[in-house]
Amino acid sequence: MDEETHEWIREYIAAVPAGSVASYGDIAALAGASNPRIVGWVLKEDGFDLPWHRILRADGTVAVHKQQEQLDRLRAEGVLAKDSKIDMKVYRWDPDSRTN
DNA sequence: AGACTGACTCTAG
DNA sequence: CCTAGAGCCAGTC
Repeated sequence: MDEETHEWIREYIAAVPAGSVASYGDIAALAGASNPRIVGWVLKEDGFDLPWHRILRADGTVAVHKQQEQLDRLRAEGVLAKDSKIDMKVYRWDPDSRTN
């Protein structure tokens, strides 16, 4: 695993604003990760400092053990989950909209 | 090196 | 809508 890619993944995840969400595939593509799984791996490694709760699967579902808690966090940020699922088409983070 | 697992994604039934 | 299978890459044993 390249440290550069590793950092990029963390940067992009950290760049996701509250009220928006992103999928593993999105982060992987943006960070240049070989596969979405790499993003999940990075989150597991250094996700403690990152808003990993804003990272969902492509379907908008949360695959973690504490999904209920994550959905609650997202709800607090303005992301309303529909039956443990998120409207990706609505809340999906648009990288082009990021105003660094 | 070989085999298993996983915070993923896609396609098919 | 839900389940099953395959592809993918990195980590661990």
